[in-house]
Amino acid sequence: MRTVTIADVARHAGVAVSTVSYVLSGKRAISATTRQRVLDSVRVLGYHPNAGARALASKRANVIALVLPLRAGMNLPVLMQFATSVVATARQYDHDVLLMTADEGPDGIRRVAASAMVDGLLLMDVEVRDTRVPLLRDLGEPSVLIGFPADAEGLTCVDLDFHQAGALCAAHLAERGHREIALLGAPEVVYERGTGFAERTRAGFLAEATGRGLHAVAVPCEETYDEVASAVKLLFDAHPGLTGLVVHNEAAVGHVLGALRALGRAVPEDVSVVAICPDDIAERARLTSVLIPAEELGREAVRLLMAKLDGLPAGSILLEPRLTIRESTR
Amino acid sequence: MRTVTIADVARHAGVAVSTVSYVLSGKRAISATTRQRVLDSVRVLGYHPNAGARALASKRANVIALVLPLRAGMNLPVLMQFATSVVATARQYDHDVLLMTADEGPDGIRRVAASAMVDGLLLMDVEVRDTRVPLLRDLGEPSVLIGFPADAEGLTCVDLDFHQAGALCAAHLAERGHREIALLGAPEVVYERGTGFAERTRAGFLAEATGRGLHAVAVPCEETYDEVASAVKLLFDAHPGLTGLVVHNEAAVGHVLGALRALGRAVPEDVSVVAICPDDIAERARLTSVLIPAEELGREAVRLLMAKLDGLPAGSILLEPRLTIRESTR
DNA sequence: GTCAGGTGTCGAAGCGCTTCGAAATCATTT
DNA sequence: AAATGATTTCGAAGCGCTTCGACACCTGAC
Repeated sequence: MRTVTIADVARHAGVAVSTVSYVLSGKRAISATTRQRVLDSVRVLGYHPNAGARALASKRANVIALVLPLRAGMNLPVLMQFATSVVATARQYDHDVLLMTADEGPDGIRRVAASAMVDGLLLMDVEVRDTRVPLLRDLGEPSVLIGFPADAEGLTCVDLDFHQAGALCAAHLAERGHREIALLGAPEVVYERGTGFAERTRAGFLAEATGRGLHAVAVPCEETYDEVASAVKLLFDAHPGLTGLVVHNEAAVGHVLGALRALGRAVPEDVSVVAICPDDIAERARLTSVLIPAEELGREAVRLLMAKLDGLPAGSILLEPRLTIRESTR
Repeated sequence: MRTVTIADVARHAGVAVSTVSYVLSGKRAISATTRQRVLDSVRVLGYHPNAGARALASKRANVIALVLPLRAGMNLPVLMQFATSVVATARQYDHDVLLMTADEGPDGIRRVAASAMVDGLLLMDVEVRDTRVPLLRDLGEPSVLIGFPADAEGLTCVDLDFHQAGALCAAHLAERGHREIALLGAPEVVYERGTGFAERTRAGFLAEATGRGLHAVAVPCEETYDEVASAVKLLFDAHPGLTGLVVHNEAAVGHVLGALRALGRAVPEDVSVVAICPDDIAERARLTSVLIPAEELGREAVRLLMAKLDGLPAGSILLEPRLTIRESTR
C-alpha cells in the first residue's frame, strides 16, 4: 500500500501537480470545475499531504510546541484543561501540537526551533526569571508565554489579570457591606522571589479596598495547617472586626477553613471567604471564588501565536477575572 | 540569521554532504579524523538537521503520537505521570511526541499516519470495543495500546496485570488470616460494557480467594456516597463475618472508608482494606494498595513502540502488580 | 608488480511538496 | 481581425536531507 502523493492526484485529475497544490492551498485562483475535479480525486484516492515534504517546501511545519511543566505538584486539572484547549484550538488552525516537558530546558527549545520542527512555541508556567526567556528573545522564534516574566517587553504573554482579580474580590466583599477585610496570600518566599501574580493580586486588592474606604490588610501565608492556623489567629487578634477574607493560595484554602472553624468563626455567617484558586478546589469546598480560566487561556494563547505566525503584531493580554458566587460569602 | 544546513557544515569541514550525513547517522564507517572534523564544524556552526527534510528523505519523522483521553473525569495524576514518562523515554530514543486528544477520533489517527507526521502511535485508555482498533489494524501503522481491547490479537498492548492484581490483594488478605473477604468493584455499567480490567481484577480476586479456600464475594459499586454506603451496608448484612475488603474503584475509595466509619467498623482493627488505585489517593488515605504504575507503563510502551519501528516483533506485556503495605490492613 | 578486497569518501538522484515565472486560453477592446 | 489584458494552468526549480552506486586509495597476497 504505497502512499498517495500529490502526483497521483494530479494524474488522476488530469492536471499538473502545481494545480493540485493551488487547489489545496487556495493561494491562486483555480476554476470551479478544475477545483472540483481535483477535490474529487483527493477524496477518491484518500490523499493526505506528506507533512515532511510540505514543511520542507513551505518552511512551515504546521506544528506548535507546547512546553508544559510536567513535574509533580502542578495543578493538574488546570494544566489538563489548558492542554486540551490548546490542542483543540490548534487543530482549528490546522496545526498540531508537539508536547515537550520543561525539563529539557532551553536546549529543547533550541533544538525544536533550529530543526524547524515547530513554527512557534507555547510556554506554560513561565517563571519571573525564566532562563528560557532570554533564549526566546534572541532566537526570534514566535512564542507565547503563559504568565509574565520579570521583563515582558517585546514578548507576548497571556495571563489572568491578577490585579483586577484582587480588586474584584475586594469589591465583592465591599458590596456585601464588609468594612474590614484581609488578604491571605502566597508564602513569604513567593513575594520575595518577586513572583508577579502574587504581588499584583495584593496590589489590586489593597487599591480597590482603600479606594472604597475599607480597612484592609494583606499578609503572606504559609501552607502547613499549623502555620495557616496561627496566621489566621494573629489576623483576628489584630483585627477583631474582620469579616471578610480573600485567600490567594490554593494549598492553604482548606486549612483556612479549618482554622476558622477551630476559632469558632462560622463561614459565611461570621466571616465571608473568597478564594482565588482553580475551580475544582473552590467547587469542592463550595467557596465563592475567582477561577483560573484555563480553557480560555489556552484558546487565547493559540490565537495569539497564530497571529504571530501570520506576521501580525501580538501584544500581551490579560484575561478578565470572573467571580463565581458560592456559599462562602454573604 | 539564515539557518545552517548540512551543506554549510560540509563546506566548513571540507567534505561532501553525504559524508556529514554518514558521520551523523553512523550508517557508514568514516575515519576518525574526518568524523572529528565534521563534528567540530557541527558544533561551531550550531547545526541542527532540518526535521522536515530528514523526514522526507528518510521516511522517518522521529516523532510518535501520543493519543490521550483528555476529557474530564480522567485520573489526572496517572495520566500526567504517564505522559511525562512517555516524553522522557521518547527523547531517549531521539524521538519527539505529538500530542493528540482522543476526540479527534479515528480521523485524527488516519490523518497523522497518512501524512507521515509520526512513525507510530501510542494510544492510552483503549476501550474494549474501541473504534480506533480496527483502523489501527488495517492502517498497519506501528502502534502500542495502553489497555487491552476485546481482541488484542496482532496488537501490542501494555497494561497492569489486573488479574494478578486482584489475586495479589486476595493473597495479601489471606496471608493475614482473613477468611471472609469481598471485592468492591467498578460501577455496574463498567462490567456491562465488558471493560476488561474490571472483569479481570474480579476474576483474579475470586480465583485466588477460592483457591485458598476463602469465602469471597465480588460486587459492583457505584460512586456516590449514598450508594457506596448502602452497598457496604448490604455487604456486611449479608456477610457479618467479613473482615477484608478490596476496593477497585478510585472514586469510591474515600466513601468506602466513610461508610465503614459510619457503620462503626474500624480500619484496620475490624476490617482490612486494600485499594487498587493511583498512588496519590492511597497515599493520602494511608491505604495498603496496588498502584497503577503509570511511569513504568509509559516507559514500556515507548520501548515496545521503538522496537516495532525497528521492525522487531513486539508482543503485549502485562506489568506485574506491586502491593504497597500501608496502614489499612493487618 | 599486479590484482583482489577493503576502507573511506564523493556525486547525484531522489523524497513530495510549494512557488515562481511563463505559457496557454479566453474574453474584451480597438 | 488583431491586439490587449485577465484568467487559468503548467513546468521546473528548489527546499535540506538520505542513500546508492561508484570511485580512489591503501593494504596484503601472490
